[in-house]
Amino acid sequence: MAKMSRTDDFLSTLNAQQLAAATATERHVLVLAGAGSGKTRTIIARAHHLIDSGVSPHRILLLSFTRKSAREIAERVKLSFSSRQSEGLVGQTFHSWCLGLIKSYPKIFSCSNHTVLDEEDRESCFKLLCGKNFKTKEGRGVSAKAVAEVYSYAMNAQCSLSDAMRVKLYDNAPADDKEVKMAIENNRESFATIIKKYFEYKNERHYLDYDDILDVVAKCLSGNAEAREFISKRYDHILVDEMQDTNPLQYRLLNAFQKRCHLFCVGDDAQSIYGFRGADFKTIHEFTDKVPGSVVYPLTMNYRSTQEILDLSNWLLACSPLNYDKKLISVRGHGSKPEVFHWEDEWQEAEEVTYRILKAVHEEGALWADNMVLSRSVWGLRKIEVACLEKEIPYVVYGGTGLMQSRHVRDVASSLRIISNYRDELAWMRYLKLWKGIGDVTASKIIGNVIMAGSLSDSLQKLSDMNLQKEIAATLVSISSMQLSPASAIETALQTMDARLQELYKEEWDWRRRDFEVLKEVAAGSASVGEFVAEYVLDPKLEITLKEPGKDDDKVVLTTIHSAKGLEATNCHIVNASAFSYPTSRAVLNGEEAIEEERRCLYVAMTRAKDTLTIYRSVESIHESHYDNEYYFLSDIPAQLVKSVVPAGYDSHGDIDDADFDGDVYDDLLGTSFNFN
DNA sequence: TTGCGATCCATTTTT
DNA sequence: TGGATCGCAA
Repeated sequence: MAKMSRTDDFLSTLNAQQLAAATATERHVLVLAGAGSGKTRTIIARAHHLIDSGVSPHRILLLSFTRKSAREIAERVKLSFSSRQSEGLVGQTFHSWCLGLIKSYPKIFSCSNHTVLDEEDRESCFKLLCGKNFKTKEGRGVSAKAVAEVYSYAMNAQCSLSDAMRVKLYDNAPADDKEVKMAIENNRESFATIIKKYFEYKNERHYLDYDDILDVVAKCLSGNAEAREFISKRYDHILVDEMQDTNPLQYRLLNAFQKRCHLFCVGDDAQSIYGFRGADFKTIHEFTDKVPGSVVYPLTMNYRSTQEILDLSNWLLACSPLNYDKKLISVRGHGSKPEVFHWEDEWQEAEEVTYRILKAVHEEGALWADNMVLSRSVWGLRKIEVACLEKEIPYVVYGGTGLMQSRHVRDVASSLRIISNYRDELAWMRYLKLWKGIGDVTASKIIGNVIMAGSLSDSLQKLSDMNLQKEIAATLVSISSMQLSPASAIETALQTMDARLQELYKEEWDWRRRDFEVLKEVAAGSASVGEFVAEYVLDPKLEITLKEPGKDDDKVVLTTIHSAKGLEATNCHIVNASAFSYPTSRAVLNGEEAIEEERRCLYVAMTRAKDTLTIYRSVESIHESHYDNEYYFLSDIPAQLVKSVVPAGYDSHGDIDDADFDGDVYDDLLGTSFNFN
């Protein structure tokens, strides 16, 4: 009885559309949800509803795009029950899910003891395989990074090598462009050769890169009926969040489950911003055609923002040549109009953003966490960070390269990688080169020796036998006995390597070393070094800001738009919204698809705001000053949609047109210099 | 061969 | 801004 009434309470908080979707009985469901329409609530309600109708939590697969949101959804489902009814429900990303499958059934996927390569590792591989001067036949130099990108795009978009080259190397030129076609034709072979070598390289060393993790599973499940049957009978329901960001590779994966399982996918075509990774929001439009027995449920009421904020967002989408057919209507009603500021440069922008945040907190009683700053790039957040530090505003940054990608962490982690897979050549390379007197050549020699060993202890023995500085082998030997306690392995490695790291990082070592406290805390949650290594590769962000005792986590959120998915805040500040950023010149070069993705980016940013939305734009960098962006999304906002605010002393007529970017005003700016020390 | 210093370069977004 | 890369000296 108690259980029932609890459920009824929970479901009764949904509106009619959400309720219909959450309790839908059709075989497959696509929920088309506008921004702020309670997408997450609905997916949570769905899980709750399923569990309540007797589905075992173990038989529900909850997939999301980022770990953070996956975890959050699972947590909130658990909170919606009073008892431990939902025990066992976990939220995963596509990657962590597939890796889990591979680990559980190494025979089925014929993969065991593999090390996962992150982006940087993959790039190193390609660097090795491309050689020093990899060039196209036309003599154009191609970086290893570019080759890696082409390869990855082909995987994720499940397209041909030629197509991937056209998109990534030739600015998405039209498919019938004769010149480009020729160039691709000429070079496809050499690309294919390198990629083939890359496959062999990975195979020999037991490596899987990000894309392999999905590909191995997708290949096996689509090609092997027996395996498909075996794996898919583990689940009854698959719930997918952020469906619009699903790329063809991931879609192929889901497809294998269509026959046995119920799919429940939630997404918004207007929020698709992962095209660069092969995501194509059109898969959402084709969902009902591709998935027989599926039905679409729309969610159209917006609970987050005031109508003024939605009016501006709606206007932005309506300007698009694509027909999104979206018009968000606010349940909350009216509020204040969005403001657009125009500043001379980003430092002033940062000044104003932080000023307004301080004002909101001190005069309007807002929490720090009620304020969010959104930027197109991590780079754009840096100046805000500086301003926050200066004014002692507590903040946290989402997005961009995290702790795990920083040099010093990778340095220490390389020792852990070695003891979890002693054949990990890349880890050996990094680890050995760390020490004094060892460069590429010596390191390669040593690796040639130790990697041929039959086991970890053999290879460490071989290393000890060589006449090297004793810490080199000692570090590895001492942590090799700590396979089951990753935190102490880190601590030990840190201790033996400390002197050398200090020598390398000099005065920076003081603050760099502090990161390891966080790392150890994270590692303590893993059962073994191997598990920790795998986890950290898949979750390079680790937004775990170490909770300092006494300090709560009421902080201003600084985030890239891509990381802001699913976030919201009372006051939102979109910085860097200049003509060069929305869309970027790069996108303009890449044509309409890219430009429209930029538009969706801005749309996602705008629709994060609950009460106030402030957009900042400024004259930006020197290189782009003469760049005349006819596509600029914000060049003619209808006056009635915003409160236009222009800084004092700036001669403007309400709307800022391109003329302001040239001439005297701009010359004055060049003379201005700032010092942040 | 290594390691340091100087110069040039380019600069989205994420698992 | 830092980063990667190149050249040169030890």
